[in-house]
Amino acid sequence: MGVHSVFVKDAVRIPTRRAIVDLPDRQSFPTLTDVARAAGVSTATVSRCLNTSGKVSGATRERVMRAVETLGYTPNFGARALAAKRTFTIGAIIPTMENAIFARGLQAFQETLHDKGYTLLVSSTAYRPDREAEQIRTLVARGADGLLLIGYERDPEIYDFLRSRRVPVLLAWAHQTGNPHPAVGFDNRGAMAALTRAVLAHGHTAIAVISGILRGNDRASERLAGIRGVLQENGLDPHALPVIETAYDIDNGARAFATLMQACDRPTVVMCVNDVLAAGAMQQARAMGIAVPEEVSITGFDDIELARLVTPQLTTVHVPHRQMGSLAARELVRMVETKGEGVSHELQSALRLRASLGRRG
Amino acid sequence: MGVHSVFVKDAVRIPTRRAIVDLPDRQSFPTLTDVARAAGVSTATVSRCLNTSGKVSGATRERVMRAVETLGYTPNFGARALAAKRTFTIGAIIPTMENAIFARGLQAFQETLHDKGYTLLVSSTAYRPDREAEQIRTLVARGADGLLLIGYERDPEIYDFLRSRRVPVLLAWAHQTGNPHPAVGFDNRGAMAALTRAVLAHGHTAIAVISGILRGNDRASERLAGIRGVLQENGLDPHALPVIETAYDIDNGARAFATLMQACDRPTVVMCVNDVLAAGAMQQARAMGIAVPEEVSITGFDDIELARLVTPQLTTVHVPHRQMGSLAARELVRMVETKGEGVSHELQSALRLRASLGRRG
DNA sequence: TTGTAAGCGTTATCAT
DNA sequence: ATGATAACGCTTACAA
Repeated sequence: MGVHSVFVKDAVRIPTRRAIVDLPDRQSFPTLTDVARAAGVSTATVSRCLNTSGKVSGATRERVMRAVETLGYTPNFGARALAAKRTFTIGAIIPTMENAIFARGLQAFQETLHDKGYTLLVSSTAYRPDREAEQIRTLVARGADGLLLIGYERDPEIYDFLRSRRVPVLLAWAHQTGNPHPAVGFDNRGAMAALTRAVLAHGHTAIAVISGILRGNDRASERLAGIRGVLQENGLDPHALPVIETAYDIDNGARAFATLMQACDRPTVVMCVNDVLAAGAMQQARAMGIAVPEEVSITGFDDIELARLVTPQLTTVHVPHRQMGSLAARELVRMVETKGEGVSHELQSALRLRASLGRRG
Repeated sequence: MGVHSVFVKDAVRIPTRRAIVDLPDRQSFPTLTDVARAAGVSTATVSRCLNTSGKVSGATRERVMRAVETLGYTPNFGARALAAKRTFTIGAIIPTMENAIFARGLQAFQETLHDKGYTLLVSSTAYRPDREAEQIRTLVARGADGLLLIGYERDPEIYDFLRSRRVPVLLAWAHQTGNPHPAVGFDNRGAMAALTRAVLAHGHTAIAVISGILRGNDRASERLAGIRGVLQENGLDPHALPVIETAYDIDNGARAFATLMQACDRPTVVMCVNDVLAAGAMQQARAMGIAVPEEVSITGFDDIELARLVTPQLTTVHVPHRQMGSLAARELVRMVETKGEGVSHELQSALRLRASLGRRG
């Protein structure tokens, strides 16, 4: 069975998991043939009217379009996919729809896609790599013309599979200079490094981190690496950094914060790998009667709306999600339509210094 | 052209908007025929292995599955859709992915769908009815086996179209007793009425409302009607109620709040039609130095995470979004598979009284 | 249990 | 500019 076993094994079972159920005769609708007959032309001509611009005389086109309208004709997607080997469908697989950062980026992604005549197919993985592999197969089997995936890190055999199926893939939410994979994103490590420098500049040295699960999540691990790198730069021991790793979720952020504050030496600042965890930390701080930023500072990452709604407002890193989604859509469509290689785009993130980060010393 | 003109007119243009682009020969993959040959059986047998449970002898099935694996066969979606007239795809059209309430419900919807072997196709309309009509056509053209739509209110010709195409449709996020359309949701009016009673019980009589755009949004208008109804019940004039109608969005909530508070008689409570608007109102209150709830109370609707993150925490109505999504998935699949009529389910919402609502008088 | 073969509704190649 | 017609890959009677 070799290396690919797990991945390939149920490649076919996914889309066929359940028996086809009897579907009481769904009435059938006008087809190309009906339109052709009504317009007194061949099906080829009708198809041309619908798909290509020139190639058909004005009079004929007129007649055909009238027939289309009268009959209420709608093209059959399956037949079209079968014949054209094209679906005008783009798949996107994201960790979750519940975090605003993906929701917002995806919204922009789908709007741009829609403008270009493509439909978006979305699924989410709950941050589970096995689920992602499964979703990728499903979307490919459904004939997605291209795929948007989040981040770089995944099993190489997934990339092999994708390459073998010749499906254009664009990565988003991350950008690593030098990595050959086409991606539209930003430098997670650099952004977090910049934030860490700001934290140090505020006089903090006792830093603790609340991180998302690192395994399979390069955005999280890059951000953590950004913090560690700056500590090292400044002669602090990156290995002494307390890090709590937990699933992205408000309650987990709260719990992690509680744990950190119960330790014997409390940190003076808690850096969270995203705003959701930071919001949880803030909530817990209030619950424990710990003043932010007087007793402890808290920082986030992403700059979702939450960041400005909590009190005090959250110091964080702003990421241009909408721009990223929209640019990714344009780039991916380009890749699909030109069969081109895909160009990476690095977007800029920006520090947002707000009241949750205070001065120390 | 008659009544249906606008709707029917470009029924065919949508999915074919752009010319088919040359797609350099995408390599071709093993087909059913290849598998059949490799396993030494007919294509029919392979198909049966993949789709039906009994009907094939153990030995044969074994051989076929081995062939499938070795070849790395994946069924062709278009061909399958064409032959079976089934896609195992469910479409959902929501106003926006950016509001957590839809994101969360949709996440649950898709998870349940996935468990049942269906794929979810999502699009969003930005609360624009014309966009919704367009998306509905697109999804139907793509062979969605069923559709999930939000709320009841839409152009009757859309319902006609859907009926004529025999596409099962389930509504969500709303439930109106007596309305024959199958829906999984809750009583928006009743829920808001309950909240309003609580507000009155806190001694408020000077109420103002920040509402979403009412046109085409029955959830919003039902909620508003809930408030008005209770005012009337209590001998207050529902027509004297100040209402600001604005798009769902934090900044709009803030602006609307500012307007209300600049009026000569300030309300003692601002009821917002959802939590997002309420969060904006809270933000603005802080910016204007208006104490909540001492000077003015604020209420929301939905109980998204935001509600507990803001200070003071938001009094709101809790809606079981995940349960709604999951139940909707089960019901819609049932409708699709049984060609059944669709059963409505009313879920219960619940008051969440928190600090943003204070006592007056 | 298995095989044969007729569609399914398009697109696209080749003629004309 | 238009028309015939052969794919496209699968499902499903109907036969054996």
